[in-house]
Amino acid sequence: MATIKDVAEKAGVSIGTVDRIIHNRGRFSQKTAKKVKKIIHDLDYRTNIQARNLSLSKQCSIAVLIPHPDQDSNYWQLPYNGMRTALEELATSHVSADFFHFDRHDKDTLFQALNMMAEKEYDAYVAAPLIPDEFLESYEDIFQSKPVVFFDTDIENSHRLLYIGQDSREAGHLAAKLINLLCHNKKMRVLIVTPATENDHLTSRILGFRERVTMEHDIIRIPTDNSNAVETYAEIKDQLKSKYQAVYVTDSSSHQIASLIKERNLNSDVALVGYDLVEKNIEYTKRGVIDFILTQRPFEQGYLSIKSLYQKVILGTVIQKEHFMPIDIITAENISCYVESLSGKT
Amino acid sequence: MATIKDVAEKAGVSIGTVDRIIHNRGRFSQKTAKKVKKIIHDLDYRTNIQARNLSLSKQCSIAVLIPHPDQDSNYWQLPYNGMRTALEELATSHVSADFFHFDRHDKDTLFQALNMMAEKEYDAYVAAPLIPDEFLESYEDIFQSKPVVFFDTDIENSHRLLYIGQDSREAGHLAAKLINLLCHNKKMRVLIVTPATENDHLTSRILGFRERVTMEHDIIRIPTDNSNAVETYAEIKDQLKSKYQAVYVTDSSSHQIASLIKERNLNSDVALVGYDLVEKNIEYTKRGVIDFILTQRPFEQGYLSIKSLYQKVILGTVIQKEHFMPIDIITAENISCYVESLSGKT
DNA sequence: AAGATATGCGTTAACGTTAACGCATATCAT
DNA sequence: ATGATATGCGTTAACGTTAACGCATATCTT
Repeated sequence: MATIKDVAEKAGVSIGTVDRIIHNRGRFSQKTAKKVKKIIHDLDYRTNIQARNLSLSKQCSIAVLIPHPDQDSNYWQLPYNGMRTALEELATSHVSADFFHFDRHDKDTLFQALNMMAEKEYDAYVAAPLIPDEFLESYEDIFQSKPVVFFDTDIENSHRLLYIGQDSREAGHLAAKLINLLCHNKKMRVLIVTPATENDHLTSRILGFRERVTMEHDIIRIPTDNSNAVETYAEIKDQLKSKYQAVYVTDSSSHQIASLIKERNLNSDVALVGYDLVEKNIEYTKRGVIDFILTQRPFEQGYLSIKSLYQKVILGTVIQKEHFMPIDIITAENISCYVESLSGKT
Repeated sequence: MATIKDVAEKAGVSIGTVDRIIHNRGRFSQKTAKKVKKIIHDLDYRTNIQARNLSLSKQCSIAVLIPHPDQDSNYWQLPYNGMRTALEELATSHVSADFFHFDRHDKDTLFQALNMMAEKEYDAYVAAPLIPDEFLESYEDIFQSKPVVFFDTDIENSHRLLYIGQDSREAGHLAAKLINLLCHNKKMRVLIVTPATENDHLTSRILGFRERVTMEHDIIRIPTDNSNAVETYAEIKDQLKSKYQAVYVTDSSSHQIASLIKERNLNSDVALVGYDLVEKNIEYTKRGVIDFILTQRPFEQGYLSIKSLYQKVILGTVIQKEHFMPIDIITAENISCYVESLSGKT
């Protein structure tokens, strides 16, 4: 691989001139520029990123704003692990991050987190803007013109650098397809179990599901304020098998339904499709109580959030505006490899 | 992030001494070693890989031995693309590769490729050892003690550095599960379509499938020497729908069956499950003619093959001996994101 | 006791890139 | 004509790490 020195020698100029031409920093004649550019092309010269980083020694401090890792059945642990892995890899490239957590059902905790975050200025931001309106209030003030990556949830017209996420409607379609397949006998109904607190993803997952499901369905909303979730589950338990042949859970809590099915010994009779490969869901999927788990690679979402900011801020790469993760279908027969690769990357 | 200079200053020694202690190159006293190691730990010093690479400027020339990219319905294009992407990323890290291709159904072409490869000595090797016995003949001579990555197919007891691949039996189990689900009416039979030329993967995929499938099944072998494949397909076409409710294709050629189904207008009546997201399969999957495609991330297999050798040879990382890829389930509802990410990587 | 070897350590060029700096000419304004 | 600015280019320190080299002492040979 040719170096800048090779180019300079072949062009009969100094590396300074070549550098100025490459970065268009002025102070060169069009004549030499043309000559140098031709040689760059001929030698297939590409700048050595390692040397570039070393020389620039750019910093990138990142503030990360996400829910507490243990919320949603420890779902947030997964992107968190992805971010930590990326930060580990990039530690010597001067990428570092501070984490700020909030309770996704409590707006006050979001404001607190935002205030704490505002105390210091960061070079870039990663956020899961689960409470969009409250986010937007502080958006201009805190995030300013710094690069911002949203993951999990997007905010339109927010001048964010990148959104990393999922196509929730497709995920709903897919769940419907699987439920349809699982229920050969379509006389009974399917129950949609979803958190009482609405959000875009859940709405889209339900919408997509309804568009494709061939069975009649009911919907039940689980209280998220810890009030009487227990009674709601008890209610579901009563109606399992007698009324419902299938259950579709729109968030990561399908293990709750799985445990009800287990209690009733209804294993193979009730079809169960849910989301997210959190620990509690893994066991039930291995045993076939949960028939299918859909995931959108949360580990990779976290990993990519950090890595993208590195590319933007340190390397100066132009990056795409959106990155949709594939929807993986996980079931007893293929879960092992997904679980193995859950913690590590590359 | 602390540098070696920081460590040296804090320990009151020179960076040379610190370096010798870190790499255990002798010429230091146990006393200073202890002090320096403590400081390294306290400061959480980690060596800057970029600077390390720059300084070492190690080379890694790789020889890659794989079938022609257009074999198996262009399947081999996929890992090939993964390798090219990795090589692109690592070009300035002094990683380069030469490619040697062979016809997977013609042993002579393998010997030719091996001979060409032997003309030059490489720092490392990547191979898809699809014809294991012939591979082993040349193994000792050519590969010697250099690091070797096998992907797609493994050879036991071969002192390879790493195997990147798939669990074919699980892939068979999974296919059986999907076929079972697709065929509510289990009165008819399922047809297993497989190439006449045996190999480990195909055998395992069939074995796994048979272990789990609940329907009666027949097997038909497609000639691979281009002799009378056309007649064999014609035979299948005659029996579609009248005799078979489902078809399981063990390699990447399910588009062949899909086109037969299309010709007969049997879309939704015949269940079709196959492997590999090659171009011809994509269109039929989008249209729902192919119900499910299973893949084992061939792009990533190629990408990781090169990247692993880089880690081993250039970075000196200790790497694992085996890497099994997840088996992805792809269907009309989730294919779009998989196709998008097919060509590019991070 | 004189030379040989071993031990412990510091210094430095090199890897490839960047960007500040300096030095000539050339062109401008007044 | 004289100073001011612009143009075109070369030189160089710095980024962090590595490994060769050199220089003292110390310990061993015979």
